[in-house]
Amino acid sequence: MAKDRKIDLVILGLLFHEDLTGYDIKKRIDGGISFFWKGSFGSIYPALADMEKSGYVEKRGVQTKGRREKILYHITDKGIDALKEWLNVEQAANDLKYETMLKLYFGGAQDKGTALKNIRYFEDQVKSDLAVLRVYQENLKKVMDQKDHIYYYLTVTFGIDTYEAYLKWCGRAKKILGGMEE
Amino acid sequence: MAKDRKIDLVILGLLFHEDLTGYDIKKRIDGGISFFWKGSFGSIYPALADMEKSGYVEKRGVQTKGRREKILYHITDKGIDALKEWLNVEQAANDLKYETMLKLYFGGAQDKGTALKNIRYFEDQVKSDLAVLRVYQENLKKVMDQKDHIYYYLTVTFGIDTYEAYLKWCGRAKKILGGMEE
DNA sequence: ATCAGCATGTAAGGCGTTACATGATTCA
DNA sequence: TGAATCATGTAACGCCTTACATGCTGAT
Repeated sequence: MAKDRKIDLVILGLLFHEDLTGYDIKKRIDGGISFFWKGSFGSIYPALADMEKSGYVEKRGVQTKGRREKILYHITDKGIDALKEWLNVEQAANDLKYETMLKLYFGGAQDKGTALKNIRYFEDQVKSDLAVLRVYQENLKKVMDQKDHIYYYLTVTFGIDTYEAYLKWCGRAKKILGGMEE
Repeated sequence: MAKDRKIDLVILGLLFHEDLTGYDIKKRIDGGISFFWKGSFGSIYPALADMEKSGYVEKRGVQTKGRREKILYHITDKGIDALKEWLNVEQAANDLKYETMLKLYFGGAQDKGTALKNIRYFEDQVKSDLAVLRVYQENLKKVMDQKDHIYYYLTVTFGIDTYEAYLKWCGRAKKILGGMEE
């Protein structure tokens, strides 16, 4: 398996539960984990092809019911082993890129109003993302007894907690900047 | 300037205050902004060369005092314009990759203990990063009156706030997982 | 004497995005 | 009729990391 290609593990993790098409995988990523990990078709399809060649997944039920060809992928024992091995390694790369903070850090090159504008833009984004996460969390609460849902719940909670911290910071930052003489 | 190469703006932002060598730039990134943006020599030196060619920065005082050659870069008016223009665009890409959350999301493929282990590892990392940020914040408090230090202070505060939210979440997550029957 | 820090760069290669190409079906 | 969704893939290209290459100075 590609050494540093984490999309492989995302795919294996999703296939652990059920067989999926590349298209399905994209939807699962967008719907459930996109606030902490992203993936595009251009990374998913090549990864699936590579992993099939090296035996981590296999094609199943190339169904054609009226529509175009549809390829379901199934995780193999080798794939399951790789997934479990990854989970057992404590090391995890959490790589954050906040362009908003970059702009704020260099805020001195512009006036205070520009910095405030950038904070407000960030705040709006966070608010709308947070609303989505809250709906998702409510839906999960109803099915918490189902296997694995506790893990989904924990990650969503992580998102909500951090986004709420962002909003609190936005409030404080605006106050501090607002009270500062230019 | 390269369309999507944010390192260019980081460099311009740093050069706005003072002339720096590539080596200095790396140190500034590591010391002040690495918790929300990273940069390596392999990206810094080529970016400097490109930007010099296209007139965003220029070489200044190629001093050789005993040591090897040392190239100070100076931001040009064109560079300042580019920096300000970027600051004026509200849009900002905040791209987060939490491998920890990925592992937790797929936690069902392993036992509860493995998930707990991964949370604890994350917690330890956060605690040590937080300690560094707190020291940095204390140092900034002493010089808050100096120009631009308010912006540095705000970003450090952002880091501390989010890291504290992480730690709170870790506590809750451990409790929820601990109280769950396998 | 040796290691860390200062200092600049190149090379290889991987990862990922965006855009393109193609085409069927379903719903308004 | 036309847009959205389903569905798979390729191509170009860009960004970045890691490792390598080189060599001086100062401290232990």
